[in-house]
Amino acid sequence: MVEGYADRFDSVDPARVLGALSLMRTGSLLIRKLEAYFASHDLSQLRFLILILIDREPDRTTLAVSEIAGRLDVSRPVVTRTLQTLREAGLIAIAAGEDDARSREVSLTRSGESKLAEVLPGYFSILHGAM
Amino acid sequence: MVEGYADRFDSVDPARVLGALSLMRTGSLLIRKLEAYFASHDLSQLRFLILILIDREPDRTTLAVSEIAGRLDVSRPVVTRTLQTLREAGLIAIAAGEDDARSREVSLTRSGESKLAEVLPGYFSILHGAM
DNA sequence: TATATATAGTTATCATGATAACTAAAGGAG
DNA sequence: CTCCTTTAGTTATCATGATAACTATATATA
Repeated sequence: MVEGYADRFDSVDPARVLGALSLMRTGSLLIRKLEAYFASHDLSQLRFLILILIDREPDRTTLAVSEIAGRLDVSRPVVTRTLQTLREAGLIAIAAGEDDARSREVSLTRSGESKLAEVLPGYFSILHGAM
Repeated sequence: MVEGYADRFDSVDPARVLGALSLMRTGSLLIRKLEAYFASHDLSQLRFLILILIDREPDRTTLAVSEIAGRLDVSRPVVTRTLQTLREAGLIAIAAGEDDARSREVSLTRSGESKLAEVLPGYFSILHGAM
């Protein structure tokens, strides 16, 4: 299909276009596979990333909502909603910020740490297998 | 971050894991760029793909809803909804199937063909530039 | 210090993907 | 031919991304 169109546009190299399409498709398939894996553990990609982000934070055990949003490049409303889900599942705790009364500090519960330990091997295995 | 975790799991090659993560990120960025481009032309990736699919169909000028869903690997309800949007925008026409009273045949309008011609060069340019 | 501005987070709403359940028509078995 | 099953499409609902507008608090400036 691309070849048919490429004829009509100068400076379009079908190989590069096909490469880009292949990149998108491969990436999407991998994301789908990961989502299915996370779903089987009552998680989503974002919920998992939030857990891992807090766990991996050096020198601290908590992160603020806006820090999570900034590091994962996700909008703050989405983080708010996802944190509610994680809290209902008992995987995180949310406490008022100490210095700044506006901020909220998010930490992992024991259960959240266990969930991470449960999910990580399969996660790396899928990434490993994708290459 | 990956390295820190990789230490704790046998048979995890950080290079391969990082490669997979990079693949997902690069693919996602490209998809985002395309979505932004389509949005600036009152389209979405799926709306565009539906137009191109009908346009490129050999020997016919129409496609049934389930054919579109099957070829794009998207659920039929999503196709139904997206076709409504495209029809409201005047880019496609939907007619009853001739043989089978259940089916609906989707075709491009003149306006739909123009939209495709308007959008295609930029589309290939973005794909081309991504490689 | 009083007021204006900026920041942290939430709520409301929209877009777009999915699945489940429904309607209508087609096709096959008795 | 009638009834059961399958198929095409739609509707209803949910999940998850976004932006806009709101509340509450902090900070800067007059």
